[in-house]
Amino acid sequence: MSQEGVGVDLETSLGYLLKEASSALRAAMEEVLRPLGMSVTHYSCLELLAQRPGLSNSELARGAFVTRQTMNVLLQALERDGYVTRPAAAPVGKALPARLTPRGRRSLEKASAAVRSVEARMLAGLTETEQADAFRVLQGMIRSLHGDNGDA
Amino acid sequence: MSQEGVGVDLETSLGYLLKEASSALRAAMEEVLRPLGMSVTHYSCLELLAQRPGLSNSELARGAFVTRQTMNVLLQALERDGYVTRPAAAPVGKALPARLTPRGRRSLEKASAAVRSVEARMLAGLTETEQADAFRVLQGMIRSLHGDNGDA
DNA sequence: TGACTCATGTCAGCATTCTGACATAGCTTC
DNA sequence: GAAGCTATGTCAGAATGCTGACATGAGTCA
Repeated sequence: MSQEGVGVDLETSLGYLLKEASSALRAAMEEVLRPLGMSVTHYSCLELLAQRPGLSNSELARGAFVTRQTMNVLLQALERDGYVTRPAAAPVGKALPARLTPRGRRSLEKASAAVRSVEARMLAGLTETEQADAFRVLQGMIRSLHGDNGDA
Repeated sequence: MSQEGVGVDLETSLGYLLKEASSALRAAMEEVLRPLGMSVTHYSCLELLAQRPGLSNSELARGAFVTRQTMNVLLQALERDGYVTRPAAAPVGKALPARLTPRGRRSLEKASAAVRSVEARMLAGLTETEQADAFRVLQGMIRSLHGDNGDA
């Protein structure tokens, strides 16, 4: 420990800083979700369904940044435990639109409040301008990483 | 797919955007590291050791944002394969200072270049000012999440 | 000195996520 | 209509990371 000054450019790397921030956010979310018996991916799935009812398994996977296989495992557990329902047959194609049950909605309430408080704490030290800056630079990073060059 | 307009405030959540950016960065890193037979944590460990020789297992774990148990497994594999060396006995306490072998340093070279190119791509669309903004707001988020209130 | 606290390294078991693979549904193109 | 392509849901196995637990070394304090 305590070898300050030796550090090289990990301290100046925006990639490293991004990972650090994301890690801190995830840890803070896990901390408040654990007492509710809910993991971050678990919460993400319920929140996505609350805001966009009828999302399919694959769409939920993309929204929660996991593979569709991973989301499938979670979704089957949530369905088994009565938080989510899916029709037995697909109304169109193979995609099964998922929806929250009243139980799922109830379970999400406390979790959603807890997560919002974490996000509020994260932004507490930032001015409105800085939050707008954050929004813009993060979107810029995402665009660049996805290969969007910005030209028409 | 294609249900634009239904989205609620996931689109405006800085926490969600942070997770999305981090996920995109990780995916881009995995993409360039995979041909080199290296995972992100694997690379992180070697890079940390290159920049700060003599870090212990626990310190490496903190630097790579994993538990010390996880880093221990990785470190034993790296040691077994000759990328890293640790003394048999601790010079002080229990901490074993780890160092890269020439082979480890050689293995890191290509990976480091690849990762730097990813980071460069991520920042390509941002002005110098925006990069400075990014640095400031990310540090602010980390501070807030860790409970630092900023007062003396 | 002895008790207490803290950090570390490590083993074991479990949870989570991923990659690989397959079958099926819809769309496009010929 | 048939072929080809893409997206989806799902099963199986492997990789990865985490929690729990234990022993050890160092510092603190009575």
